[in-house]
Amino acid sequence: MRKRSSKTPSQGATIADVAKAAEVSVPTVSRILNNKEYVADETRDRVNQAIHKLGYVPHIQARRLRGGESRTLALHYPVESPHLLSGVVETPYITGAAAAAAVQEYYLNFLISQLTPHSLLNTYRSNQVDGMILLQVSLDDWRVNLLREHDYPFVMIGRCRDLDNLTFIDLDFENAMLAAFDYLTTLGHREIGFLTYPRSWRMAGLGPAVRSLEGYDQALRKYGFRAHYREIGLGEVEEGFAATLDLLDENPQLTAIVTTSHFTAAGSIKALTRRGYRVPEDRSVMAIAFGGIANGITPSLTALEWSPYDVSYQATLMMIDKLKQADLPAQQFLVAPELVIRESTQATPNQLAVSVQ
Amino acid sequence: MRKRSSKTPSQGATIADVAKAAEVSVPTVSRILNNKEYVADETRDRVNQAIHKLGYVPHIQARRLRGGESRTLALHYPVESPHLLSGVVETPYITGAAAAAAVQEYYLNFLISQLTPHSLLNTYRSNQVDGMILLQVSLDDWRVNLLREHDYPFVMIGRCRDLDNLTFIDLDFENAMLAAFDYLTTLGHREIGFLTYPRSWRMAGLGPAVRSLEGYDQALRKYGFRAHYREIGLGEVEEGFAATLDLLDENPQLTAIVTTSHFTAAGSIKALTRRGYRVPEDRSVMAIAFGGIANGITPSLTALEWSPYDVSYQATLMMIDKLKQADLPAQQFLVAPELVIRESTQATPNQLAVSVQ
DNA sequence: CTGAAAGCGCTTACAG
DNA sequence: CTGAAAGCGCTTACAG
Repeated sequence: MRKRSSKTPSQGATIADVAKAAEVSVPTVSRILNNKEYVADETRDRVNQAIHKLGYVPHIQARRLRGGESRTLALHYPVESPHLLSGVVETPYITGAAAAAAVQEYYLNFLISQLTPHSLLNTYRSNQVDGMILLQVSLDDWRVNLLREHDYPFVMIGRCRDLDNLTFIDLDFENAMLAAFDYLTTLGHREIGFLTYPRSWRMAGLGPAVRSLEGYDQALRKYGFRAHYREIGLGEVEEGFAATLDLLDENPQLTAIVTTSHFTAAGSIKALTRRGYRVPEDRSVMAIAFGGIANGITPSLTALEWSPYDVSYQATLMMIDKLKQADLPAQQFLVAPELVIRESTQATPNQLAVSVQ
Repeated sequence: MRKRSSKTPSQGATIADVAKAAEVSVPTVSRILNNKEYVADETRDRVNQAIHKLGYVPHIQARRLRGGESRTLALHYPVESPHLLSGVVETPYITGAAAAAAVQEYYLNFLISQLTPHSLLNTYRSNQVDGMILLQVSLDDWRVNLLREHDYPFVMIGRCRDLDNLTFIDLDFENAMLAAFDYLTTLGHREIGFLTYPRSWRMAGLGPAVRSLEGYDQALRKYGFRAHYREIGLGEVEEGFAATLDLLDENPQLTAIVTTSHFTAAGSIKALTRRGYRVPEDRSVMAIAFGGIANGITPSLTALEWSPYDVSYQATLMMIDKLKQADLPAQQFLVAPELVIRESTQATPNQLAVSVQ
């Protein structure tokens, strides 16, 4: 009998206990556990009975140690303090990745400590994770450079500049900007304001910040419209409010505002209301963002949306595929958003006049 | 030289490699790694140099296997499908727990697979987790009963009926209901409607559903008001909208609506607006809930709020404390909410008249 | 202060 | 078809 601490009385039988009870050797039990070939049916039955009787469950840590893999993935979003993550990472990002990992019998860690190059490498070296899913990737991301150099497995939600042989899934922001303009133009809008990611994000080379503005430029050129935009903080209703007032001062003719966050859009609606406009009768507002509180806003928000759950789920499967098959060629996906028309957009009052011109 | 697969070229030195390089035995390296006593300074230096030179990092799985603990915690919310979690578990719940775990050098798993009694026990038996943090606890929760019976460590965010020797942290809903009434009464409101959790949740014995209604009753009695409430679906703006119209039909005198979710509150605002009332000038709306999209709603929502991040952080520390010290007496905390006054509440227009009566 | 030995629970060749 | 042996990387008594 092995000694058991009284702390965990229900804790359990080992493979050796099962082997003894079934009167076979340990490797035989192991084979049955892992569905290996060449086991006599009679032996299998006996062992299974013993397993059942003892309530035996394989020890995960031991299995992993032997297998040389942690079967653990990490999701990483670079941020100063864990507290800030709440405002910026939506639950579906996490649940999507966790769900995909669970299906493949992997674990998912939400990497929350401040990461240095040293600690990033140690995460792999200590066998804490087999691979990582990187969020908030910048064009020249140190994590990407480091992991690539050391040949540690990772995938990106987002993308950097040099994508050679790198696996990623990213939101197609240029496409989204064009889709927003196509839609608003159809409704008769000609003067369209844009609230986008902070300038600091663009300077840092963060994909959405860079590409949303590029997409805006392309859309303006396609339709021959003038630019009216502000780069502002994310997540803050107040900033959307202030920037919209500012935009309206610059060009009172604006009939539509496009934002890159639901919160900012809520601020735009407030600002327009403050100025005496009704949304959507007088002015339209829409967002390009992950689905979120669109329905919680009054009026509910028309948006070009991506499903963070799906994107994250997909990224996680891509990571696991790569781990299972090291020579898999890089997978690269760009996801188009879906236009969900709710209450905050409407044809301009003077659409007829405009389209007749 | 051990054989290395080319898949992970940077992967690493083991404790044996360090021992050889420093010309000491493996246990000596281990002692230094774990800051054990009795090591010659000269030896320590030599070993540390070797560690540094080889870039050695201890193998986490091996350490855990030896230590007999997984140093992993799980957060569990019972739900049919992982996809549904997104609507119901807010990010700070997860980040709070993950942050607390990280500080204590534990891992946090977000348990996302459908859990049966068998698989719940196996989670412990397989050494996948040392302890669990249970969310959405019902008065007679099978998870609690099972884990208690088998003496596996867990803590609750929420609480069941029999709390003897159980550790939990819970939201003080009764307190919150009274606080809401105290506040609204001060503003002159006398006819207060209430939208609360679904009847099915109450029938299932879920704490907030049961206790919010009890709190409502207490508050009504305290002030001698009449009951006007509906038990409706969570998270759906539409349901809040419909239920509020319904409540207004029942009692057009209602001057305030209290809800248990921001989304429902958004629906209430829509409904009141639809009926021609201005919020907050004519009618007030407030929520009792985790902080969330309060600022995204127009007008921004007055609320009695809890911080899910803090609650989850605290619960996780409580779990780890218990793990580190098995004989620790049960810790039990009830958290009072904070009243955050935003734009959606205001004194009734006829407050003077009413208070003069 | 340091090392040889045993063992955590498992799986993978290797024999038979 | 099955078992004896070795080993994954580490730590903990036990000697010295």
